[in-house]
Amino acid sequence: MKPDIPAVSERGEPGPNASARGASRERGLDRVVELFAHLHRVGHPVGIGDLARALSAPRSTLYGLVRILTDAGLLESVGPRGEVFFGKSLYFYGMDFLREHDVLGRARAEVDRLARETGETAQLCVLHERKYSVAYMSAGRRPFRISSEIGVQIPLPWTASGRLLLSDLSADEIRAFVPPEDLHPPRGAPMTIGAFIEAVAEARRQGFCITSGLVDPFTHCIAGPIHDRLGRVTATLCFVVAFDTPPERIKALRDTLLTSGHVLSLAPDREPPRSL
Amino acid sequence: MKPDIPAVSERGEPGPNASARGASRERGLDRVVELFAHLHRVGHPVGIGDLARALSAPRSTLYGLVRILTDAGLLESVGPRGEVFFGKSLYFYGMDFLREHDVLGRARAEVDRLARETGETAQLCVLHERKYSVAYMSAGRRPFRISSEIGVQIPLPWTASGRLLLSDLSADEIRAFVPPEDLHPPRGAPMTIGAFIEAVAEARRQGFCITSGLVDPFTHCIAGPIHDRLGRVTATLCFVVAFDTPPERIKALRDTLLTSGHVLSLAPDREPPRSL
DNA sequence: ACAAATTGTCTTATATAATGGACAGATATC
DNA sequence: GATATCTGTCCATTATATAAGACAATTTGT
Repeated sequence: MKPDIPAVSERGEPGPNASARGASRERGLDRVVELFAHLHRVGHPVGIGDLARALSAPRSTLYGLVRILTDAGLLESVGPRGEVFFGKSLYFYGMDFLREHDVLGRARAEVDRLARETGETAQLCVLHERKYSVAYMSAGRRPFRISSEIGVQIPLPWTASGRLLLSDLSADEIRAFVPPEDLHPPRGAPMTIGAFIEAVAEARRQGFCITSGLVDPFTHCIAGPIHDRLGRVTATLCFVVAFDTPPERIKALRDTLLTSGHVLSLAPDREPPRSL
Repeated sequence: MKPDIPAVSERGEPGPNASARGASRERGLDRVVELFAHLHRVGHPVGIGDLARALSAPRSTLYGLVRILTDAGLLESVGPRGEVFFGKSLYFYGMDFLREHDVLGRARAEVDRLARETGETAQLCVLHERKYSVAYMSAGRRPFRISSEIGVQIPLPWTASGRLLLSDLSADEIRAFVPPEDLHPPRGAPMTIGAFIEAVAEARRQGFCITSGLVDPFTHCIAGPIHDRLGRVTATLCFVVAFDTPPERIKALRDTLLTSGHVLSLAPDREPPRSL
């Protein structure tokens, strides 16, 4: 590949004069955090050399860290080239997370049911790392070329669910929360933060949100909220439907969504009072 | 506080000779690995103080590490007391693992189908950390008080699946792999390693395995293998059925399992040749 | 066939992360 | 209400993990 790559402008804070000699040392755990984030972005196994380049970390350091992580089952080594990817332990930890949040588990089942019974693509969405994130998805019957696999992250202003997920934030909080660059939709003119804040407010008033052709020009996105016991929006259910879906069908799907969301909202998140 | 869990006798190695001087310093990442393992064992949120005690780590160190991990979404803080547990990022990484191993995903769906169509409790089991581990489970219709939640780990010799999962190891490898203390079943006389090796060999010959009352005195365990393209056993499907299940029903369930396992074994684990 | 790039392992130095302890504010316990 | 036990933050010290480079064994490209 590229033999050199000047480490694109020394990410992080190199310190104004740190250039003197050796780049600053980084904590192993911080590198691991970045490593995980990178694997998640890339979405497939990565060689250690490539990892070192991508994280601008010394190879010798990465070999050590990867050894520890693979021994722990947090990473696994695949292929003859020794590429690494998320390991079995992370699967189990993810299942632990799911068990602790049983709303999520029930919502996943509901997404499957919605997709099966309506034939449309249904999703469960949550807020993660200041982005709209697909927590679960069940493909509909139509052959859709959807970009919405589980784990995909999309700027909040591009989505209907994003408006609902920010319902509980004040205008100032939204301003501080949404990265400015996220206001530019993939195609079309950028949106002002003020307009987006107003859109969030309207989504809250209505209790649902429908957008057209925002992330994909040929789809509508229909979203409804799931609340926790305190009434805050913790997740959304949504349908992604073809652009030519008739209005009354969209209304019907919306109502289906609202019903499902309401049912999911009722059940307590876990054993109510924490007995002990 | 919680006098629960006998702490499994000080796992890990404190260092072959570390006893000599004051407790040696430990790498942050190593502590995190232990932290994750501990949370998984305990299975519910744990306060930082308790964590420090359980891992015999300094509190000040843990506060630092937990801060980093929660900022990264690997842990999350719940409750007014600030207990921590696995965070959303781990859920997403777990989903990434699942996507990378689509056999697992298909096997999960199959377990659901088996449980639905037979009414029995079905499981998907894998080898993890030298233990038999429940990777997925779908409860049957009978009201079972099963201890087999997802993530539960059981000594290999206590299970039918354990015998299949070790099919590809030589006698010596098995001897080295199975912790000696795992040979003691929960009730009844301990098994010799030799007897267990023979049981593994027989499971391989038969292509399935049925055990009675091993982990639970009132159940049978019926297990069948899932192979990878090289013929190695990568996972098992199994039914957990009541002790009074008639023999012919058990045979039928076994055949169902073998068929499912065979179908799952056929499909390639991912895109075959890695096009590049 | 050679040359160029890559992988994985080692070794040394030094920047720094882990540590233990002190601390104030909260909670629980008596 | 007094006492004990918690939680969370901050500091100075020092053991050590990170970084950098050299190395042989591969793999890759021409």
